[in-house]
Amino acid sequence: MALDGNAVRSVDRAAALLLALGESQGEAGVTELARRLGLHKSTASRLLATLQRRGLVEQDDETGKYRLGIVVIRLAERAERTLDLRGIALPELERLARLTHETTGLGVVESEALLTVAQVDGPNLIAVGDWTGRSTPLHCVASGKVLMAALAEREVLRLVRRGLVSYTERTIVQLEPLLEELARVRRRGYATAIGEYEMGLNAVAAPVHDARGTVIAAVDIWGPAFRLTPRRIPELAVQARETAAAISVRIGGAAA
Amino acid sequence: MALDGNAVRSVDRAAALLLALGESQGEAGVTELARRLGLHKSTASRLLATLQRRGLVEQDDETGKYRLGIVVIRLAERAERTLDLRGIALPELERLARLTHETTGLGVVESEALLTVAQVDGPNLIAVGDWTGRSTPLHCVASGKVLMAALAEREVLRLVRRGLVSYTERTIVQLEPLLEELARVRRRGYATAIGEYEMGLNAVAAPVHDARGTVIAAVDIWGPAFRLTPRRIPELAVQARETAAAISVRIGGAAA
DNA sequence: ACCTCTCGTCTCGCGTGGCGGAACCGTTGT
DNA sequence: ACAACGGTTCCGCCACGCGAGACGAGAGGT
Repeated sequence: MALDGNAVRSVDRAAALLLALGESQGEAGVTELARRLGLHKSTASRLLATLQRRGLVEQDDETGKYRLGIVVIRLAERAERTLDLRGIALPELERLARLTHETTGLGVVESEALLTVAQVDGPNLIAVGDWTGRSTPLHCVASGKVLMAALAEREVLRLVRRGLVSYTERTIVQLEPLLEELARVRRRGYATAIGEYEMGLNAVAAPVHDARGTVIAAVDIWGPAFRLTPRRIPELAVQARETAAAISVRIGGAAA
Repeated sequence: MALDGNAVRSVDRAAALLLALGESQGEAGVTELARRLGLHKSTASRLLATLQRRGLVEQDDETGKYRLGIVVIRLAERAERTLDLRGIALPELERLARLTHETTGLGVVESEALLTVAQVDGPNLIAVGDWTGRSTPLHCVASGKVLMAALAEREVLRLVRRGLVSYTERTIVQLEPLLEELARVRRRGYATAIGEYEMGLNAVAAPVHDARGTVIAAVDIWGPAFRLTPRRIPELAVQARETAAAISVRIGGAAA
């Protein structure tokens, strides 16, 4: 076998066809694909027909050429939830924690709340507890506001209508101030939270983008107010954005 | 062979594994997948290893279970551009044109402008010309505003800073009014344009969503002001939204 | 309208590559 | 320590996929 030991040849070829179809934008013909991969055109035709049966590729009725199928898109949607975001993000979060000496984390939206999927504690031994796997409301934490700022406005309205719990006197619970805050987050590219969930607890967060520019997660830095002072926030915001961008790149996304 | 005549067995099985991995959210084990598809576990293992080689699936280092890989996501991004949006949308646009007796169209964002990818003229023979393949600025047409409303705010700021051309006295060229208009579009789920590009030309538009809820295109209805009167707009907006939702469903998206 | 060039699919016999039984590890749980 | 379980690897047999070539359908040139 041309490739390493234990690959199934036909499957490997089929996968190569799939990838080649992805690279050639638009459609591609059997003959062209076969030539590009060094296959016999009858082989390519047979493999493509098999993929088509499962909807991974589709064929243009008029030209007979092939293109990627809809189910690829549906698969990708599943893949994103499944993807090992945690494993990819951890090294970057560790770097960020070392750099800032604070606790860093990564969160995603899960059933209308912020789910922390990874956390790295800073060297300062102020116990903060492990939030991995736990959920908090979106409106009162920095990462939550980053993710909320990427939702459709209709979603935000729905959440507000359902009621926002007030945790401290600084928690934003009214619609108008919240919309203004989210607009500010979008404009600046990062969010802050100054004692909005718990007095004395501050945070900064920045968005992680996928290949299409959609926000899929948020990187945050948080710590006690006496260390994470307002004057440090601009600097921390830059670092959070850099880390978020690095993670974006590693999952195949645009850093934008 | 169990399936129809001319499929490549191993490829078909590999494709089935891929789909099965998509259906089981999160990861899935070799044994479980093999049982679900009626395969021998050694076969499943071999096929999965082959898919992994191409990055279509990845394997968790700790548990040994498999999940969908990153390249699926990258493929899907290509697939969306490749996808036969036009072919899928056309029948729906035709229905809409028959229903409303107006001209209907479908547009996407292409290099920061609105690209019309499909158009169906209504039965009323007021010549409007074929816009297929042509581009217009985003800020002054209904579909453009729908698509703009889905952009990151930073993008909108960049466009405004670059300058918005004023075509009529109704064209929105200032930042603040534009942001308010886009917020209105998001809230209502549709956009209008009343003589903002050309006096006497009105339009309504609604967003088409993909599987992840991201806005990828806009359906519009447009016509001369004397027919497309303000009082007809609510009714047309509903129809535009229904058509957009129908297209969303047909490309595997959520109607939301 | 003709021929010709190209492209995708189908047929078919050959021989190799994939299948599945079973053995082999590494982990987990009791 | 043992058993149970899940993923990988080995190996021999035979079916299954491969590739040469034929076939039919368009497209385009003269």
